[in-house]
This record gives sequence, structure tokens and C-alpha cells, in this order.
Amino acid sequence: MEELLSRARSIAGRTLGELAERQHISVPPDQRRAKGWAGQLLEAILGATAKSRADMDFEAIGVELKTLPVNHRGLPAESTYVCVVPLTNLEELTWETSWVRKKLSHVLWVPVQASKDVPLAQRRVGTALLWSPDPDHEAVLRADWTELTDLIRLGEVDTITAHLGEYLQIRPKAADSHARRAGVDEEGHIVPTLPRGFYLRALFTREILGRYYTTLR
Amino acid sequence: MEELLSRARSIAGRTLGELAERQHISVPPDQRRAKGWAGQLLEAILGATAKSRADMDFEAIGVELKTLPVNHRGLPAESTYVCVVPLTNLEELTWETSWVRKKLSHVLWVPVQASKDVPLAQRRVGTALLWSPDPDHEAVLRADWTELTDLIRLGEVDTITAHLGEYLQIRPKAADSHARRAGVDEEGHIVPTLPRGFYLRALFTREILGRYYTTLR
DNA sequence: ATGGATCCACCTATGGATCCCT
DNA sequence: AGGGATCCATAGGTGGATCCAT
Repeated sequence: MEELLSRARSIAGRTLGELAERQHISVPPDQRRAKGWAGQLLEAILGATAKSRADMDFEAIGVELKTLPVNHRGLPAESTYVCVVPLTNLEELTWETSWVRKKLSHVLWVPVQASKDVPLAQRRVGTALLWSPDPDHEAVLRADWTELTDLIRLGEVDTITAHLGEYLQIRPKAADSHARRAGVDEEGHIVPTLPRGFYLRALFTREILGRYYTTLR
Repeated sequence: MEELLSRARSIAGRTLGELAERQHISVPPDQRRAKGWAGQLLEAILGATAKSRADMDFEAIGVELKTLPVNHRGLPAESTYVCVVPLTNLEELTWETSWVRKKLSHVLWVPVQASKDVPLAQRRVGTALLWSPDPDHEAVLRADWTELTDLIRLGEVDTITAHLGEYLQIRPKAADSHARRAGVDEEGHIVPTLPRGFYLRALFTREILGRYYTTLR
């Protein structure tokens, strides 16, 4: 785990262009048609296993890799996707067994410049941070997760908006708004539903980074 | 349904090469690296919907299209794949609700020459046959399906061999023998298992074709 | 600023079956 | 001869996320 952090920190200050060249990967003109590009580049650089499987990035040590797009002041500008929202078979599901908790138990945050006025190839990687939620954070995450999951259990998935949840929110996660996945309605019937994902609000990841940098000083 | 049969019969006597040209599809040298080629060609020619989805080929009318590889005497030489074998969540499953019964309720059999000594492009399509199992056939299929499914329910999937079943057998259906899918063992635990499929024995499809041609005379 | 919408890559499961060794 | 092994195409789901209109 410490070795992973060292490797992640060894690329602090490098540009995405330099790292892409190292991997013989070409840099797209922008991220409009390659939204996951930076994340996948860093997976390749840091040697993440479990490519696109429903598993942790660094399986052996149970660490999830997340790039964190930061603005010119070094603060997260976007929410962070966590995992898909289960819409059926929720009977046995608890916070303790949830994917959200598992994915967030150990995260390697790698800040990456994301200001639109800097060309993609010239954006720099920041100093990585190995993080686990402290008890206060976990209590809020658990409360958010429970509130949202209970709504889904009640068949009210289509009433959920991104306004709900303090740290954790639910937003669409699909090719487009016409995509459909099995869900459950208020009568318990299986109905087609927009696929959704759990996301961490930017204010939460700002707090994570903020606490860390404060500690450093 | 009759219209489909007419279309299928209108290509009787044509070679696979002619039909491939009509679809602007190239003919592979042999079927070693394109085992499903003839079946997919006929789907294209006959306008099957539901390409590679878990659904009937001709959804609207509930008809399954099956090419039937026949030897130089016009008799089926190979078994016919029906569908994957469900290995978990068998509680609610009955013959009446099974995929096997659904897929076999209406089949458009299209015989295709399969003698290895005739080049693929020169093999001819035979006279198509729209078939539903008669009560005797269905009784045997049901008995086979029930016997095999009960073994899986008991967690004895790994004891199943292709020797079991009079008309319907279970054989591997996978990329190779290392492939694994969730199954259930004798203690009810989920264990990795070789994926399998239901197949109709060649002797059964021989009987289907034989009865039909006898009726014609 | 952010909620809702969208985009690519990759893997897996299914559907099309035949191959090939014993 | 036929049981066990294998091969390709395609659709769909998940994982990587950012875009963009308001």
C-alpha cells in the first residue's frame, strides 16, 4: 500500500502528455469524446489490475484509484462517480455489505488539473493521497446511503434527484436519458428505469483534500 | 409464419456462396474459425430480428431459426444447440416456463449441406420445415429437461455428462474448458462451474426430418 | 455551481454453432 | 460416433468519468 502511494507520488508534477507518451498512448484533443481518458491513463501508469471489472482497482490490497479533477486553485471541480446504484434485489443489502462502503474504504486520490484553459496534454498530476473515511465521514455516508437505498426499496427510484444526500448523491449513469434498466415500482413490479450511479459531491472531496493539506502545514 | 416459411423455401437449392454474395458477406475458407457463419448468414437472408439477444429469432411470431447441418444423405450429422443451462436460481423454474420449451415450441429448421468434402461456398440449402414438437416428443423433452434440471438443483452439475437424456443432453458451452460461471454445489454454495448448454441429439433431429420426408411421400 | 445528460473502452454473456480426439 | 472442447460476432453492463444548459 505504501509502495503504491510512493509510485503515485513519483508522478506528481508530471504532465498527462508525458505520462501518455511513456505508455505509448495518444492524447485526445479534449475530453468531450474521451471522458474517462485521464483515469484510464493513470490506471495504466500505476498498474491497476481489474480493468473494467466489478472489482477493486488494486485487488490484492483493496484500494480504489480515483482521479480527482481539480481547478486552478487545486480544489475538486466535479463530483466523483463511485458505483452503479442497485435497483433490484435489495432485501439483503446493508451499508456494511454495500459496494459504496467497500469502494470507499481505501481510496488513492490522485489530483489532476482540469481547468479547461489548459490543454489536456499539459495538465499536471498533483500529490496523491491515500484516504479512508474517518468515523464522521462514514456516519454521513452511511446516512446518505441508507436514505437513498430506502427510497429505492419503496419503489420511489423515479422520485430521486441529485439534490438528496449530503455527501453521497444519486445521478444518472447511462449512455443517454433513454437507457433503461430493471427497477422496481411502488407496487413491487419490475419496470424499466433510467440506470443511475452513486456520486460523491465535490464539496465532500474538497473537504477531504482540504483537511489533508491543512494537516500538512 | 407461412410467409416466413415461403421465404425460407424460396432459397432451397441455393448455395451458401450465392446467398453470401447477395448479402455482401465474404465466405470464410472453412468453419474452423467461423463456426456460426452459416447460421448467421441465414439469419441475415431471412431477416431475423433479435441479433444475439436472449430472445426468439422472429420475435413477433415466436419462431426460432435453426440451421441443420446434414450429411450427404440429407441426415443431421451434428447435435443442435438450444440455449444455456441455468445453473442458479432454479427454485421457480418449471418445464412450462423453461427456455428450452419456449425455444422449441416453434422452430424453422433449415437443412444445410455440411459434408466436409464440399467447399463451404458450394454447399446447398435444403427445404425448410416449420416444426412444433408433437405430444410424444414433448413428453420426452420434458422428462429429459426435468431429469437434468433436478440434478442441477441437487448441486450435482459437475456429475452431468452428455450421456444423459434421450433427446436433450447437456454439454459444455464455453470459450474453452477453463471458462467458469456461477453454479451451486451439493451444500448449496455458489461455486465456479463450467458453463453448459442444452443440445438436441442428432438422432432426434434425424427423426424430425425423417418423419417429415416420410409424410411427403 | 451543479443536476441531469452523455461518451468511450473493455469485459462478459449470449447466440450462432462446429471441431476433433478417442 | 459423439462427448467434450472450442471459436466468432454482437449486445449489454460496468468502470473510467466529464459535458453542458440553466
